[in-house]
Amino acid sequence: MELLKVLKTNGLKATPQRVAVLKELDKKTHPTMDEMYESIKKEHPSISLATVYKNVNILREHGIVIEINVPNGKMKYDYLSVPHIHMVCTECGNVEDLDYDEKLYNYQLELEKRRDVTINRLDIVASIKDCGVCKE
Amino acid sequence: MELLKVLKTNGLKATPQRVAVLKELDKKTHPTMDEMYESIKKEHPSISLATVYKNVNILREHGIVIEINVPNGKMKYDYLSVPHIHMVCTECGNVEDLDYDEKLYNYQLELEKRRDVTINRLDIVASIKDCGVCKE
DNA sequence: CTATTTGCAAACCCTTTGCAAAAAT
DNA sequence: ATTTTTGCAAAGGGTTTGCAAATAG
Repeated sequence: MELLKVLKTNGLKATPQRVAVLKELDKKTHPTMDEMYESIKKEHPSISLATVYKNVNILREHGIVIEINVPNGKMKYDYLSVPHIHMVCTECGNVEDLDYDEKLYNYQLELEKRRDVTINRLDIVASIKDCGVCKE
Repeated sequence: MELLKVLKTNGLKATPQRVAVLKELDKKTHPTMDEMYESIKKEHPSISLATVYKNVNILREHGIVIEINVPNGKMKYDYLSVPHIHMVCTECGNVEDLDYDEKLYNYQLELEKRRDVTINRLDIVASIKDCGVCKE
């Protein structure tokens, strides 16, 4: 779905700042708040960091974007236009998209059965030897 | 391995504060920094929060304890005397221990092959419907 | 005796909040 | 015209740091 329509569907006003935030999140770079802020400032020099925070949080409350906890204090965010999972490196915080596959789905079913819960979505946080971005 | 020996093996002095911190982490409650602080204060009223932070970080640097990112800002910690994984609820931050089983191990192997990496350990961060602790 | 560790307070992020002005519908 | 959103500055919460005094080995 196109981004403007996503906002309208959720009863959110399409301000230039908000659209810019959602566009950043649509880039699949899993940006942090200040990465979005720095990037958006190039086109909207007057945007404030607080506006980025407020918009991301509103989008999160509407279930439009999700947050990804990374082990260095800075939260990352993602617009899940297509469902997928993340593999997060505990050493450098790098986030990699992974498609849902059968093995993972089997494991999720196993997990749901064992704990008698329903899992909406999941991410893997892993200590990886030579994750490709960091050297651990 | 007994806790005192763990410290000695790593060349760390066994101060009462440090031993108390490691004991807290051995309780399998995945405590936050201030939970450890509040608990230890009962026996060591003069301990400072900074000492808890410093000790946990030293233990982490030595690979003795690991941190668990939870989605509410407060980091949790664990002493992995026996290797296991955590299932973290994105809504309430509850951490549940899970044994390594075959299905998970198969999935990990799949993940390692696909990305050509070696995974030392992993946790699952999941958005869970009715996780048992929170109501989502 | 020496190197490490403690405790305190201040400093440091990152994130949230309050509010008046501006903008979207 | 009404409601939401913006931007600023201040406040908040968790974590780290500097340093002198205390302590473990």
